[in-house]
Amino acid sequence: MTQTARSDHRRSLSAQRRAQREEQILETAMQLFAEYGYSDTDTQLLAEKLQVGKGTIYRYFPSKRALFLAAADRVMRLMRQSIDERIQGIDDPFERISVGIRAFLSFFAEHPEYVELLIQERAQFKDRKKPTYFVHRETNIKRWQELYRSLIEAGRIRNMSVERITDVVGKLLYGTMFTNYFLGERPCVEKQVDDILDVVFYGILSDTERKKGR
Amino acid sequence: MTQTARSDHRRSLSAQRRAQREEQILETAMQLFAEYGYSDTDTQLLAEKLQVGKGTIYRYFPSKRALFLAAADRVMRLMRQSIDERIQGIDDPFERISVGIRAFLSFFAEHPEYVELLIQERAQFKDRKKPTYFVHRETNIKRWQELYRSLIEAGRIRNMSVERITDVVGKLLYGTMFTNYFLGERPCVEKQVDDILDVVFYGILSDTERKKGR
DNA sequence: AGAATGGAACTGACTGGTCAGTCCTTTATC
DNA sequence: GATAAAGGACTGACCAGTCAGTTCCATTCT
Repeated sequence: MTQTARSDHRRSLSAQRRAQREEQILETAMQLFAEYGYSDTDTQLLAEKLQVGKGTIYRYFPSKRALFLAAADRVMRLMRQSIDERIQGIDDPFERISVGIRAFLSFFAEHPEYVELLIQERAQFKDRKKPTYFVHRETNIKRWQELYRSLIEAGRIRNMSVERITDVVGKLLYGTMFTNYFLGERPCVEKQVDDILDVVFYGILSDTERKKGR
Repeated sequence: MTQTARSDHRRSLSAQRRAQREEQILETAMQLFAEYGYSDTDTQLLAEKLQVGKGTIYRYFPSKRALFLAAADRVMRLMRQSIDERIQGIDDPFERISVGIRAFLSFFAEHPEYVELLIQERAQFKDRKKPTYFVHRETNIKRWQELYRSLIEAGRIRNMSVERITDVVGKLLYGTMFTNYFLGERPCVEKQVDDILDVVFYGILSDTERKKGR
């Protein structure tokens, strides 16, 4: 009994320590993968940055590949978390949407290295069925669709398929994230959110043309 | 004189032949790069596919890197060309825009391997100042801005910055191209164009909400 | 016409360097 | 002192790029 308890204690201590170390490795690995790209990242260099033997890394992750994929998953977890924090407690659906969009864009604007990781993932692991981003997207998108549906029911958005909306908005955000990263300038997120909401909410047609078309 | 003429003839013949061969190499290289990714593409395999010695490839391109970048440039040339053909002779600006969007999306939907190449480029050559896609984008976007400007002057689009429009539409198209490719199903381009035009032209707000907001 | 020539195009075995992953030794922990 | 963790030298696979040798072909010579 005492024996078991003690060994449990010991195990849990080392498990905690292990988790901590794992997180350290993931964080540093992510930086290196983002900086040098997957294949140009030498595990030797990673070991040196961590001030650890190369063998140690392989005690935590079975292969370079597994290490990378774990880092990519971590990014998406962090994203979800960051957005959740920002929209928590906001009730007005419009407000919720615009804060959500802002949170998404800021997250990646503040962490360009995460975008790089997503690109690296797609470039190196084409065989995987679906990129991490889209695996997470599927779960997340449902929440947004409910939001839009409630706005339609309230008569604040015109009656149209919510899939159509989330599809277009999702693609727009995805494109914006990449464009921002590729063009390299720190974007003004506020302005971008304004642009997006202005176009998507109001459309670009003039009033006269709008009447003609319907 | 005869000498020069004859040697000119020879030179132009061989130049033609050279160009032809170059094109062959680029086409096959593009397929392999798209299938295996940049670093997993062995130049040896490329040589075998071309039924050519490995050294020959290096007579046409100084390095694997240069070969790849030439292939990426080719993709963007082909894109521009394909869109130009489709919008040629169309006068109505709205029609021109919607056909242009359709042409863009079909081009990449029909050639998913081109999308893969653009991803590979970004993943492997992070040091290059700007990805090929954006280099070409800058030239192309001007034409679209003029189109939108004329529509504003004609009172068919509401008075707003044309940069704002092309920015949003450009990002939306970019995101759509990648999403289509990553999700892997052949998209129904017609439906996508409808979705995009519907949202971007009319906006998603209901009439009552629209009045409120202004 | 047919042979000879020279140089361009092509070839593919080889080299040198790189790096993921292993494994035996050393160090820490209890 | 026994066990677990960490270290880092080592190995073997891999592959871009090279280069010495070969083939091809347009032109010139006989």
